[in-house]
Amino acid sequence: MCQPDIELLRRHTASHIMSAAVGMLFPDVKRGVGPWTETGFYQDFDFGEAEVSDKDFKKIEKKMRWIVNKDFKVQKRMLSGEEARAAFPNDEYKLELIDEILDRGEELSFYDFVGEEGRVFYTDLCAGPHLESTGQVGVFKITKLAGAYWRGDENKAQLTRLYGIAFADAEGLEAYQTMLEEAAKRDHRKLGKELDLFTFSELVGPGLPLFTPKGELLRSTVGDYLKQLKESKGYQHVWIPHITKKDLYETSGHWDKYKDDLFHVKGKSDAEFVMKPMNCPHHTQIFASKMRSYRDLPLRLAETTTCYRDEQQGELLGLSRVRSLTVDDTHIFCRIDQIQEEAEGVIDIIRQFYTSLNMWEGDNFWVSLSVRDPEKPEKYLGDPANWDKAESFLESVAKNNDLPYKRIEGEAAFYGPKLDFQFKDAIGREWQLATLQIDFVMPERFKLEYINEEGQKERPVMLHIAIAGSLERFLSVIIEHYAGAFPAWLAPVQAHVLPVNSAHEAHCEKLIETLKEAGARVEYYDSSDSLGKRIRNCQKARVPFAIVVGDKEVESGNLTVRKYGEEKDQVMTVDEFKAALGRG
RNA sequence: GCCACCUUAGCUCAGGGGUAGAGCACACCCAUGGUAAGGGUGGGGUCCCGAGUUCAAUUCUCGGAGGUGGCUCCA
Repeated sequence: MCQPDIELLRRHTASHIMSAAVGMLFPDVKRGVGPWTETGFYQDFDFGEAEVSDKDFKKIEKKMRWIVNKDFKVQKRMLSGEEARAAFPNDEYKLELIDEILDRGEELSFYDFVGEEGRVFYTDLCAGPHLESTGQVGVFKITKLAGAYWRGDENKAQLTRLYGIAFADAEGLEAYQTMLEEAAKRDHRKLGKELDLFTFSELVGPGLPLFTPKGELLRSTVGDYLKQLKESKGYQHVWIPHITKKDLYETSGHWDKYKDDLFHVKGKSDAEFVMKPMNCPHHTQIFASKMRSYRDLPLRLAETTTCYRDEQQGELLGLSRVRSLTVDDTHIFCRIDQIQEEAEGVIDIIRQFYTSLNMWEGDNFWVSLSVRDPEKPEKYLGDPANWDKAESFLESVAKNNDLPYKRIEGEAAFYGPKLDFQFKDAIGREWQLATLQIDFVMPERFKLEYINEEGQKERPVMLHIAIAGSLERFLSVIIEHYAGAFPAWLAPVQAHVLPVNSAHEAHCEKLIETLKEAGARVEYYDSSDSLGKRIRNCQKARVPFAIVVGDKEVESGNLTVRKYGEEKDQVMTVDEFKAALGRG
């Protein structure tokens, strides 16, 4: 194993220092795990009866500083199982870890903080590695406190997790904090308010966003683009109602697994209805509505439509995780030997879509090739031979297209493997947007059939595809990606027209009419504010173009255009301006 | 759902057991302004909701709702 870099060691040792400091203040504390992370470190604690909140951070940090100043040597020591158990007689978490390590046939290593005359100040079970002494840790800070289940299992005890960060010097800490502040400025929830894109109402309910006129323009611009892309590849659009009898999901197999996560609807009859949480079962009924021939395949049914899921409230987050989500869904019904070609076509659309948004860049996303967990075959429905085929189809598609993919075992859906496209938000959290899933189970459940060349009935395969994923989540990611400054083709308002004074009003009106006829989204900004203030407000609202109309423009017929973020004007003809609004 | 924190004007926030504050936004008036805040006046509040303690609660306590950071979940 290669040696982790110094920053990881710093974080890891800082985590032990925090752990030791907490022990000085809370002698009865028990400890879970305490690793480094991509940006910092954490340590899980069981505080027993003691109450701990972020008000305790200062006290803990003070003790940490004391430990750093003492410059304890950090020394590794191997213990036998017996010795290790004796060292932590009352700590059920430590004992569980010790037994587990021994079961794996590995050795038990401990790291000590050693002071003067070899006195051991603190010791913990740990695989290492660490810095040589606590004095090398540098600058640190406890950042947040959260509940975290022991071993990530919600049926087990909930521990208290303290998160921290550590840097070589104060400049490192400062740079990190500046980075967070910059990210906070791009937060889609903040920009959604500032740019007047969407809102929430306590009366409507959590996780149910309301889109304003500008937000809906943004949404429908994305939706129209997707529709156009799909139709150019032979996808046909359909429409389904938003509620269904529960019988549909009993047949699909989703009822048992998800019935508690659905919104239930009661009508006059005894039949139980639910808000649809997905579209695939409905779409199977369109496939099944008439006799299908192999000549009809692949049949590609697309629809951008809203689904409703009763997500746990603690999970909701702005537009990233909502209860009403609009999926740009496609279901392709095809033969097994058509999967690969169809999948290639899907990747084409995904690539084209994200490339035109400048998001198709290696460090901005990665692809999860989500396959079965080989240890838990019982979790997956369908013929293992088909699974093998599907997984290898997806892998070869990922390879052929040079996708930055990782094979992740255990992440497959219960009905089939998938390619999930994960994109980052402003603070590096990853969100699944595009997805391509293979499904052998649903055609079986709904007994879907087509007639093959020999006149025999055969079962199709189903592909589930989403390009943007949920439009709500997609918008959250692109709002942060562009920090609200959308390219002109996407911007809800593409230009403001500013008369220098009220004498230029009539000319502005004519200009706006001409531009609107060409499909441009332009608004008039009257002269009740000073010109300087209007320019400033256009920049604040991230409007791509501000067009200033004064005597010069009235006379020449040209446009004086101030582009968003630029400090100089550009003079152009009306036709040149129209061209600047396109997708380019 | 679980753990911690937060909730004062449309927005961003200050304040504090005894008549509620600012800036921006909004309305009206003046100014007709050539490129990142022109000037004046004014309206705006169930201090998230409910209960308790108190002579008195926006402020303290408890409960609830909503939000934030995590955990769990994610068809």
